[in-house]
Amino acid sequence: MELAEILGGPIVNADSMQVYRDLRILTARPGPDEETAIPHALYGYVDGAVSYSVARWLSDIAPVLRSAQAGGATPIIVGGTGLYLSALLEGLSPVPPVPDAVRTHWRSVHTSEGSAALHAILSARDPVMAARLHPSDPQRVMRALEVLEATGQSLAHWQQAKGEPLLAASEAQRLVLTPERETLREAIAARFEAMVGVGGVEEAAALAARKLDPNLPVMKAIGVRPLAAYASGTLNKTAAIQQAVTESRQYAKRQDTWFRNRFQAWPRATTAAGGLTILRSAAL
RNA sequence: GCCCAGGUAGCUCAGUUGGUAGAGCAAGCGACUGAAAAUCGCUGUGUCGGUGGUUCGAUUCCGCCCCUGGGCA
Repeated sequence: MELAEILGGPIVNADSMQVYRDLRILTARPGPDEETAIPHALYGYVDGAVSYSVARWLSDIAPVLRSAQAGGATPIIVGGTGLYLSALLEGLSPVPPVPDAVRTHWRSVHTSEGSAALHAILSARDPVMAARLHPSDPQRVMRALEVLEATGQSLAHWQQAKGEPLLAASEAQRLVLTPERETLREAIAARFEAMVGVGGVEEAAALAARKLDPNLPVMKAIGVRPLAAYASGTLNKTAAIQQAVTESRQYAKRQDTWFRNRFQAWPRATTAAGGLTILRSAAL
């Protein structure tokens, strides 16, 4: 917010879960006060019934960046989804879209036959991808199968072609905020308690009441399952909170791994104030 | 006070016909191209409650003690 006031640019979401309308509290989305003070983009504008994706995010952020540039404003892109940031700055290979029917088919094969069988099918049809993928990783195996079926070409073929980055790394000032692990753990626990205090349970219950496909991304947002279970009486409150906090910590660990290894060149700061100092001293 | 069941990894537990032990979860590390708050891979964890005894050797068998849970008084 402070940086946005200095730069006059919009705050743009780079978080795969904050795009969903259904989850304001549980994804810690900016509130009305923030959105009134500073323009925000790509927050809370997608229905939970939609299966969002990196590709969709790239196409959504493109016009936001263009209009900011046209107006001479510097956008501040914030979020924790490493894949989205990598795709933005490194590009995404141009893989043709896969029809829903094809996607649904492979998901149902996975449900009925299991991961190993799926991988066996891939081995027969696309040995290159099969060798790259672990048999117990159904998500990637299904992706390889659906792309092969939809395009007649291996996913390996498509991924050989590097996509054009929407934003060159040289045009962007990057920054990773990396609080100490212990500080982060305490903050995670405190934040989740606070979410429950301001209606997190009701939000999870409302989403559960929609009876959407449990495999949809929104349904996998941290806290949704345990809090919905608590709301329906199948899990006690303490256990529900503990489970969500544990999942948050594990997620934070995965983010840390991504940032540490994929964003090695990015400057880092342990606090927001430190980060602001770095950004202010950069040529913006 | 007596009887019974337990005390093994951070947690819940398994196991060793006596040769110092292993699962799940948690944790740590890693991978990551249209589900990514997702989906996966790898890796430890230890005075086996304490103390004596028997034994070449005890976490394992025996005695005593301590702790926890249940029952009887």
